Amino acid sequence: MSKEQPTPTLQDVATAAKVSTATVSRCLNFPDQVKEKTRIKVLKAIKMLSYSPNFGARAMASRRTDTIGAIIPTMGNAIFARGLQAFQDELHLHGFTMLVASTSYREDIEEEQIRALVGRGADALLLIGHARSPEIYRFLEAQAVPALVTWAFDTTLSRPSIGFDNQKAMCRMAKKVIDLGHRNLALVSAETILNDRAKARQLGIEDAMVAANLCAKTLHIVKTTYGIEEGATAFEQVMKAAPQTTAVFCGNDVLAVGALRRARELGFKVPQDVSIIGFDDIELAEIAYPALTTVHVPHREMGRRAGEALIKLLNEGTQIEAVELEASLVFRDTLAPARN
Amino acid sequence: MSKEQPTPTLQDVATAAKVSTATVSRCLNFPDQVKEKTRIKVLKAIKMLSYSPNFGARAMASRRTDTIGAIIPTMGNAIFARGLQAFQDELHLHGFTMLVASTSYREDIEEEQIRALVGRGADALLLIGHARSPEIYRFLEAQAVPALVTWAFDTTLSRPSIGFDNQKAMCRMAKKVIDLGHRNLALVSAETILNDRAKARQLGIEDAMVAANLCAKTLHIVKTTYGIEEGATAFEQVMKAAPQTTAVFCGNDVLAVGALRRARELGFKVPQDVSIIGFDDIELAEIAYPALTTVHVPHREMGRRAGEALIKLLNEGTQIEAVELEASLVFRDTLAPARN
DNA sequence: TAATAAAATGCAAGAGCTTACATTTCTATT
DNA sequence: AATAGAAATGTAAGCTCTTGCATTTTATTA
Repeated sequence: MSKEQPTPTLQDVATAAKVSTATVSRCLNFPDQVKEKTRIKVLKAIKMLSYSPNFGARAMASRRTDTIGAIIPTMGNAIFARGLQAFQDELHLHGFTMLVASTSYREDIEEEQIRALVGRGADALLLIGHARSPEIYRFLEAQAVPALVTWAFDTTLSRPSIGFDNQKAMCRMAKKVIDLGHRNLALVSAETILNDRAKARQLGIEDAMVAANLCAKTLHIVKTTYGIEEGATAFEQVMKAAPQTTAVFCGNDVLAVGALRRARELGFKVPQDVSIIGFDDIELAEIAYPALTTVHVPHREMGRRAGEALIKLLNEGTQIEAVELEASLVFRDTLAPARN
Repeated sequence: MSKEQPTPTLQDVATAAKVSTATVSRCLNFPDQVKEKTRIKVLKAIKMLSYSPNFGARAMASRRTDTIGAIIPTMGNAIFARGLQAFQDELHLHGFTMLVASTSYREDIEEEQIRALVGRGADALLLIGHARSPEIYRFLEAQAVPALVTWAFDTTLSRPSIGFDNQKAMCRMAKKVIDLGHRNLALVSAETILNDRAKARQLGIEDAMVAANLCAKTLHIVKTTYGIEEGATAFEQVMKAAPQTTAVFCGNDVLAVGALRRARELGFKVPQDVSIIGFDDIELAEIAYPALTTVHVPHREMGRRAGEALIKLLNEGTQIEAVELEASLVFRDTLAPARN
C-alpha cells in the first residue's frame, strides 16, 4: 500500500520511547532492572510499533537460545507424539522452546536436520536411538551441542540414553508368546540397518526363541516401511510364504494394525487362527478391533525425564545420567494360545 | 577435556582455507561463482572444522530465511499430520524449511507461537482457520509476514484461504443423515468460540435441519475438548440427557472413535441403535470398528497447494488466491437408517 | 543540604554472516 | 606480447541485538 515499511527494530522502539536501546533490551530481558515509569513507556512503544525481537540477533548477541531441538523419524503417526508432547511440556515449564524436525527414517535427512537445528542455535538435541554415523557425533562435539538419546537404552555405549531396552522388552513378550505354545513365529519389521530399535526388537524375539530351544533362524522376517498399508501387505506375504505361522510380531503398532486388518480381510480369525503382537502401545492399539496386544512404552515418562535431564545440563551443567525405564506388556485381545 | 573450544565460524574456515570470508560465503550460497579449486579447498576446511553456518547471522545479513512457519492446534493426534506432511514436502521441494508449533487450541499460546515463529524469521506463516484476534493480524502486517489460512474456506473474509467449506461439507453429511430418517440429532463438538471450524460444522448441521423443516434448536450439543476419552464421556452424556437420539455427529474423528467405543461399552449397537458420524477421515476412522462414516478432508491436496501458494508469493510475489477444495462424504459402517 | 551509595540509564563494542563495490587474476583476442 | 573484458576474490559496511563499563539520576544518611 503506502511506502515499504521495514519491520520495526529495537532501535525504533528506543527512539519512540526516547531511551537507549540498552534500556529497551533490559526491559525485555530483565524487567526489574528498569524503573516502572520507563518500563511502561517502553512497553507502550513496543505495542504501538508491533515490535517483536529478532531471534537471530538475540541469539548471536547473547550466545544462547533456550531452544532444544528434537529430531524424530516421523510425525506422520502417533508413535512419537505423546513422548514429544511430554518433552515439550517439560521444556515449556522451564522457559525453553522445542524445535521439531522429522527424518522419514532416512539417515541423510536426519543429518540435514541435525545441521539445520544446530545452525538455528539449538542449545541441545534430543535424538531417537543410537545408530548414526560417527561423523555426526563428531560434528555435534565440534559444535559443542549436547545430545541425548531416547527411545532406547544401552549401557554398552558411552553416550547416555534415557529410555527402555527394546531387546529386553520384546524378549519378555516373545517368551510369553512361546509359553502359549507358539512355535512358528514371524516378524514384520522395519529395515534394521539404520534403526537400532527395530534391530533390538528382532534380537529380543530371537533371544526368547533360543532360550526356548527354538532355532532363531526359523523366525520368518518380512521387512517393510512403517505404515498401515505396509503392515497389511507384509502380513499377507508372511502367510503366503509361511502358512504355518501362528504368531506375527510387528515392529510397531502401526504395522500391527495393518496386519490385523488384512488378517480379517483374508478370513483369518484373530487370535484364534493367528496371534498378532504390536509394539509401542499408541492409541491405535486400543482402538483396533480386536484390541491389540502390545508392548507398552513409557512415552510420557521418557519425554519428561529427557527434558528434565537436558535442562539440568544446560542450566546447571549437571551431566546427564542414563536412566532405564520399564516397558510393560499389555495383553489385550490379539494374543491367544497357538492352535495346535 | 582440553580447553573450551569455541564453535567454528566462517572466519575460521576462511583462515583455514586461506581465502576471505566472502569467498567462503559464496562457496556456500552460490557455489558456481567460485572456482573449482578454491571451492574444494574451502569445502575441505569446512569438513575439517565441522563448521556449520549460524542461521541467525545469515538471516540477519541476508534478510530472508527460506523458512515458513506452520501453527497447528495439536500434534497429539493425526488430524493435521497428513496435511502438514504434504505442506512440508512441498516446501522441501523448493528449498524451504518448515517450522511447526502447536497451540493446544489455546488462543494465548497461539499468539505466543506466532510471535516466536516471526521472531525466528519465518518468511511466511500457515495458519489453521480464520478466527483470531485482530491484534494478531495487525502484528503480522506490521512485521510484513504474509499468512495463509487453511483448513477452512470463507470468501466473506478478505484474508485468502486454501481449504474447504466446513459448513457446507457438514451440511451435506447432515442432509444424508436426515434422509435416512434421523430426527433426533446430537453433536459432540469442541468449544466453538475460538474454533471457527467447529462452529462452521455445527452451523452446517443446523442448516440441514432447517432445510428439512426440523427445528435447529433440537440439536443436542455437548461441548468438550478433543480426545478419545473425552469423546467417550460426551457420548455417554448425550445418551443420558437425550436418550431418544439416533445419530451423533462428532466434531472430529478422534471424538467419534471415543464415542464409538463408549457406545459399544454401554451396549448400544452401532449403527443399528445409534449412528455415529466423524469428521476429517484420518487413519483412525478406517481402523475403528465398525469403520467410521465421516467427512473426508483433502489433507494432502490442501497442504500441497498451501505450500505452493506461499512459495510463489515469496519467490515471485504472486498474490495468493483463495482455493476451495472439496470435502467428500465417506460412508462406512457407523451410519444406518434410524431405528423407528 | 551535602555527601555517598545504590539504582537506572547510556555508550559502544561485538556476535557471525551477506553483499555492493573495489581489486586482482584469468582468458581471449589482436 | 599487450590489452580489453570477464571471472574470481577481497574489503568493509551493515543486519539486530546484548552487555561490560561509564555516566547520570535517585535515594539515603548525617
